[in-house]
Amino acid sequence: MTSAPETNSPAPLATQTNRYDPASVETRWQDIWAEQKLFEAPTEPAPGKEPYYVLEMFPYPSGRIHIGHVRNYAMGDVIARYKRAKGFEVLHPMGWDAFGMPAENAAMANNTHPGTWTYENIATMRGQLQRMGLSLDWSREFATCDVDYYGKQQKLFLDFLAAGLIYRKNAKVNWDPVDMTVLANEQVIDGKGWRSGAEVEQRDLTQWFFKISDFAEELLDDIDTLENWPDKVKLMQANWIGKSRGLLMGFDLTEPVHGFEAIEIYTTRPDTLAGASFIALAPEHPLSVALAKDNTQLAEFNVDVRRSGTSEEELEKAEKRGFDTGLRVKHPAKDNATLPVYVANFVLMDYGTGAIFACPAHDQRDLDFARKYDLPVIDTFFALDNAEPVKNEAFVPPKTQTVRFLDQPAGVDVATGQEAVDATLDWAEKLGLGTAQTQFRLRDWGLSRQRYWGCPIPIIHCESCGTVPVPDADLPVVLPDDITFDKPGNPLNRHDAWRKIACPKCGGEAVRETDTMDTFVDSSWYFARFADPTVTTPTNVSAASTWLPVDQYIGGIEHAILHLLYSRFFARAMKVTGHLDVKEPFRGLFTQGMVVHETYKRGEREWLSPQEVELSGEGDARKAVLKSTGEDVTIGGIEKMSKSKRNIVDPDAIIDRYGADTARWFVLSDSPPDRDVVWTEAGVEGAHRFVQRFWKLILAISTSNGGGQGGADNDLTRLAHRTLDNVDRMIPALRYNAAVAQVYTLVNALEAAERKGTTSAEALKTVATLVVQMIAPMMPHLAEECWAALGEKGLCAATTWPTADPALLEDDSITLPVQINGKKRGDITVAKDLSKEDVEKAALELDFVQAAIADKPVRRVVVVPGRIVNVVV
RNA sequence: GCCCCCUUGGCGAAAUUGGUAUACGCAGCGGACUUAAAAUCCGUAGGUCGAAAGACCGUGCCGGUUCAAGUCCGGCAGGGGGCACCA
Repeated sequence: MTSAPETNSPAPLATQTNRYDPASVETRWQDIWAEQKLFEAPTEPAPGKEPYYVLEMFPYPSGRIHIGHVRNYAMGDVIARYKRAKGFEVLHPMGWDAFGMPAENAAMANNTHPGTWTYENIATMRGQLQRMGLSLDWSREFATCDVDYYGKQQKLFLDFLAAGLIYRKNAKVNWDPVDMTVLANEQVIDGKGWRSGAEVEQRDLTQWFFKISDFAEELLDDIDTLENWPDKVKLMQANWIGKSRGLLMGFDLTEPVHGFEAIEIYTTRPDTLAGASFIALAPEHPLSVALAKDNTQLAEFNVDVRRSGTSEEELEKAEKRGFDTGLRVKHPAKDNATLPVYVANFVLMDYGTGAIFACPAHDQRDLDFARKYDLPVIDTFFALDNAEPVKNEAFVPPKTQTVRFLDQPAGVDVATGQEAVDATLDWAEKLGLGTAQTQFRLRDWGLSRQRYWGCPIPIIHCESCGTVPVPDADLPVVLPDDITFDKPGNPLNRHDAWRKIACPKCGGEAVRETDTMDTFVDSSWYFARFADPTVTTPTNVSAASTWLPVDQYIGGIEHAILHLLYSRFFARAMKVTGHLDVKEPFRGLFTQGMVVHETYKRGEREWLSPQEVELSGEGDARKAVLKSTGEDVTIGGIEKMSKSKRNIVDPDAIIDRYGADTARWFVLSDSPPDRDVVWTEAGVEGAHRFVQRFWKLILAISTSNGGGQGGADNDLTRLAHRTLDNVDRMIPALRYNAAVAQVYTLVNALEAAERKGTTSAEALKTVATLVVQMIAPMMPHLAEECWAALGEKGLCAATTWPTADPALLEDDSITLPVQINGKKRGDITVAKDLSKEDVEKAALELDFVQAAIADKPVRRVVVVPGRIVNVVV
């Protein structure tokens, strides 16, 4: 993509040329909007004005804006401009999610400081966003790596800590011994660190955790209140929280060992208790650990299990492995029966109690294990007439069959599934076998990261006082600038001048916590800070309660779980600590699709950029050749734009060539906003053609001084108001592609009317003004220029949204389709308020209806007023 | 494995939520303008048959409900997404 501008002629003002020149027009209006501070919201809305908060997920300053950002921010901007025109006090801020690993990687690669790199990127990207003409309140801009922001975050940390919402515990982490750092699961590839390639170890580290699990029930229940969220996201959150009901029960050991008299297990399938054949413990289970102390083989087994990875693929392949402890427990419901106790690699310590009873007949994992270690498979308890003996596939009873619980007498048969579980839970409780318990899949959120470029955790470790919070007065704990990345690991660990500090409690020698916070923390409350980003406390509670919850939040589906769940948790935690008083941060959520592009390949490996390829043909006959040599090129899949596949389009180049409005119009047309949009050069050119065509039309209308040769045009005016009515409903529903189609139809009609010359200049101008207002949220610069050309006063961006005249929305007469036996055979035009009977009568008199009836009896005539007539013969 | 979503022309899609299927755009084709091309404009466009009028078929496939189904119900196929040794 070259970035040569289409024309070098200097800023011609509207009336001088037929050609619309975005390059000059767009910056001119941007300057005027900025001068008038049109998009800056007051701290609190003016009296009588309703607040409306539009927010797009803030970007990570990776270097340059990509086309996905353009789509995201264009969508938000349409809503912001529309709501402003509707009379709302709109808050539409922008900031930067600026901490994170890429800055450290860049620092290592380029021998620079992560901060320098980050702020340079921010400057570049701010400039790019400003070229788009977004109606953003730049006065509220901040980056999460600003001391002012993360210092406030440290205050939140301390208040959460004081409120018992943060605690410290040991946790298993992926440790890269070469880079001397912790890796996220996604950074471990085939058991090796993604950067260093070193074998990753499982290590125990003491880390800080948010007690998000305290809110599990609430976070789950309140999903129901999120009416303006996509069902898909709500479902994903619910599954992530993962509530299940089950039975907590003890299996008594035949002989006590290491102080254990029983093993407590958790099961969601108490109905399979009778099929229990062994007990399995997690390797980290306290009893496993205790036993391993005097059993080297078990100790080795435990270590070995820990070494194996936890990635999906590895788990898939991993064999079920176990270690027989030699211990036995009594079956609680069967006299004299005992079960062996194993330590098994497939049992997780952090779900339930870290111990299970296994029922091989009805659980595939248990069955695999039982076959391997030759344990009994007891499959008689579903007592189904047609049940075949379990071989190598566990039998999971279908939903409708009845099952029997244990050896209880008749009368306790129940259906399987949740009903069976609930019934057997009751039964088990009555028998005193255990207690019903609710479990959540959701785990506490570990926030410690062993990295430099993040918000320092405001804690001091003192040998005599333990962990001591940094006193409020000493906040912020500022990241030191004089650091180096010449050695692996967190540079804070070797920065003694920063690290060593007197204990705030006893004054003795102490050290700072060198871990920083997960960057998800930064993005969990920024939306609240935007309400008043200069306040000296983390939030201005009053301003935040005015603006929050965010009325419309827009971002990628990839944040459907973590970011949104963490933010929901933070809102609650901030409420507990008095920093906010809403529970749900986002009233409306919209997840937009990606911008994707076809890929092209020469040979097996060489990706080609779209600019190097020439396309021809259609359907199966589509063909691509390399422009330079004419050789055939493989057309690959349509994929997310990525550097590696070279299918990237640079927004700057598009704006240089076509202007911001064209780019905005294109990403808003065609594809529904929640679906992926395929970027095509032809599509962009089409959008640009419309810009030029529209401008030409407005010029023609604005310069015509006629009025003599034409009259009012009722059809055109009616269409304009119908379109306005539709657009007015489509924009708030974010159905931009549908709104765009509406506008096209109206513009086509307006153009036809202008050419025909039978409509008065005044009528044309009135309709043109309406169209300009309708396109203004999407193409604000063009709208502004047209607004001026049409002689309208003030700024289009500051104008009130027009209202459709209800009288013009309906015609006096309507045309109804007429069906014979459900197939359309013609239509009929009748007065709007003609009675059902009269419509039926008129329809039956139609020639084609008569012909269809012939001599057959009319069995039924269905008349749906205003909709359809169906004659059944 | 469990949970969820999607499937409409050559392509992106629309269909007022059960009431005229394919609006609008892209690509195509025919034409006008031009020495020519680009740009622009006009026309055409689901499939089959037909000179035409028109007829029949048609929203992934099979079946059902209904006067009427892209839309609702049951089954199947294909594509996509989420979760996952969660007991």
